[in-house]
Amino acid sequence: MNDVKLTSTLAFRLGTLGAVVTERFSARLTAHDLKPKQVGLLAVLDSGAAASQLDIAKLMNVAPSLVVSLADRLEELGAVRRERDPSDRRRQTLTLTARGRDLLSACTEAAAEIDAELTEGLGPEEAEVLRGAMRKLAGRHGLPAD
Amino acid sequence: MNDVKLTSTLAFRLGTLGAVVTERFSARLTAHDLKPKQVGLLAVLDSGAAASQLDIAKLMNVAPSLVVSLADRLEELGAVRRERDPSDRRRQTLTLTARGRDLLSACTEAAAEIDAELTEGLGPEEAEVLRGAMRKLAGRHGLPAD
DNA sequence: TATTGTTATACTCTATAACTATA
DNA sequence: TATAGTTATAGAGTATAACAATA
Repeated sequence: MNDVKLTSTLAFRLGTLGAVVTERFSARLTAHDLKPKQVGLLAVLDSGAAASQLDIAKLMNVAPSLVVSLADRLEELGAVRRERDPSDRRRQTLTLTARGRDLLSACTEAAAEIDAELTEGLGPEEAEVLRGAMRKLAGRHGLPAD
Repeated sequence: MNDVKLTSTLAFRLGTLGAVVTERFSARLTAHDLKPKQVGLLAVLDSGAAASQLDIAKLMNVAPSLVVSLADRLEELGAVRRERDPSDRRRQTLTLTARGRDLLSACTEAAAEIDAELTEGLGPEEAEVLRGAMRKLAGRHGLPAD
């Protein structure tokens, strides 16, 4: 017999808790007129890991057409600058503006506040092991590891 | 200065890893013609925590109209039985069938396989602490704790 | 009147495919 | 011809609002 419950698997808990956390993050972002994916794009630019829209799409695992609309919105907000690459005029290079860095910083703070809420009921060592394990899992599954 | 990176917050990692895991779970469910929310409903019924559609909607934090369509589909698959409550004929009572229990069991096994993939790179103690912490977090944020 | 479930409708997010411009 | 980006269109998923049946 299999008396393991679905709801006690790591997979179920990661999926459902991830949705709750994203919803909570999203609620805080409304103050800055931002959506999670837009903030994700800011973080990609900040990391310096990609600059052209196509590279960004690959890194974020989203369709290139989605990057267009994310970048449109971020440009409207003054958070990114879009420039044609002079050496290959098909490429659009996105760069963070000062405003973009400020926004990313505010969003990072919002995430840190959620972290505090999440780890409130955990012991300090337990929280530290959790953070370490999540970092490893991220790295092993194609997400930023630092 | 705030040199904490967004991508290293617990909130970001839970959100993104949760999406990856849900996607992976979803891919395995296609073999049974099921979607994650439908399986979630099976798990609710199995737990005995709710039976009427409205109670289920509240428990799952979804709109009552969504429960209608989830239940329609599960009924088509022969996974649940829908009966009017004789004592209050407005209520529809959902119960798991043997087929529903089999499906839930298969989906639980799929989740357990994902768990194995996830914890592969972790030490046994580390994995155990991770499981314990996730259980606590689930319990504190309105998700099943057992 | 209030409540349960249902149906009709609309909204959000995202992908696919067709298109433009550069190479 | 192939590639980067864009636009047009479509699909999945879910919510809101109007409605029907029952209390």
